[in-house]
Amino acid sequence: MKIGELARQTGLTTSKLRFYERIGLLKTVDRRSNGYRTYPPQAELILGLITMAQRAGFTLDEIRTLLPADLKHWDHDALMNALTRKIADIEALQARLAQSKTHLLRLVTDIQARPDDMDCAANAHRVLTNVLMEPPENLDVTPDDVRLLDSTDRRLSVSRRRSKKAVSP
Amino acid sequence: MKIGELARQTGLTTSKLRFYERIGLLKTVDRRSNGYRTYPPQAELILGLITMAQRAGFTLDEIRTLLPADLKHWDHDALMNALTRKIADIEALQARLAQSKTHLLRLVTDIQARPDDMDCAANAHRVLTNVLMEPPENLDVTPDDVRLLDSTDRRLSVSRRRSKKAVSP
DNA sequence: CTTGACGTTGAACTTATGTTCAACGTTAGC
DNA sequence: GCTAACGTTGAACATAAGTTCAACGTCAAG
Repeated sequence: MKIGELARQTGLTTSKLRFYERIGLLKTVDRRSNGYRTYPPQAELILGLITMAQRAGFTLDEIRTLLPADLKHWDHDALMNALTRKIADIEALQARLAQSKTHLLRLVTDIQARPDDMDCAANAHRVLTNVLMEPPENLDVTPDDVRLLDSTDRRLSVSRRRSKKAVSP
Repeated sequence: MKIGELARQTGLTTSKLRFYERIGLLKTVDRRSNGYRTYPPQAELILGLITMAQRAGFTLDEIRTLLPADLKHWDHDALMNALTRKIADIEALQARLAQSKTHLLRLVTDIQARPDDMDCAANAHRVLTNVLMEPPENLDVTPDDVRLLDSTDRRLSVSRRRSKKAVSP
């Protein structure tokens, strides 16, 4: 299978496939005499796994260390370890999200609770002091890095926030 | 207040303070005749706000557009809008996290459920086909960009999902 | 033989949030 | 006047996961 076809089959871009190979994530690739890459059918399956793992929150680096050369021989312990760690990460993250959400909701209601006899500036001050009085919210369980990417992150034609190139005086 | 003292007061690094200034986020800074930056006491408060907003999931860019020059005059509508959007983003993220977690837990139990009479390779195959048979899990609620940073700057990120250009099957 | 689709490469670019560094200037204390 | 601590700058580096580009090679059809 040539790269274009594999891309079509998996829904990935060819640049992604080449990138995965470059970082040592996708090793099942050979070369034809003309230099073209050629993939075994198994590659499709492996890429499916990679995509899934990524959706589940694994980094490519993690996936690389977990993926065995032979899909029949996994490092059972390392895998279970990684899975349970990832689950713990997610739980920690869930806790943080819940807290952020609570915090934001509190802020919203607080802003809306402006007494009728208070002007905006005073209300701003009231809300501000309320907000800043909140404790540091020590969510000490700082898990490792969790990164969840969704499946199709193509950013062509998306109106992207342009980062402005820092003002130079 | 000189930069070192502000850093001490806020717990931020001086490089961070200079960076915030560079990207136009922290504007309350003057210069002494010797070139040294000097900050009003208000800067402490602003930085507290920035830090909080960041913890709540706002990017520096978002914070920059929301933060008024004068803390007494906020753009009420823009603020409420941003807050409610951010809450929605968090909820979408929570849904995705819950799903990922479920998925991982299922995988763990599935791996552990190896029949005694099955060898590892066969079990690997069994689990693998199970995993790959799972549907694409279409979490269609596509929020805008959500980026949550925790206090120590590790991040969870969800990137924007755009239907890719693609390739008809 | 030409054209278009497909393939190859390495390097540079992207995003967001900073840090680090070298080279240099200022200030306070002794 | 020396030294340490602090300040300044611009540029480069770091991360993760790719994309984009230019310049070039290959192949199948007409």
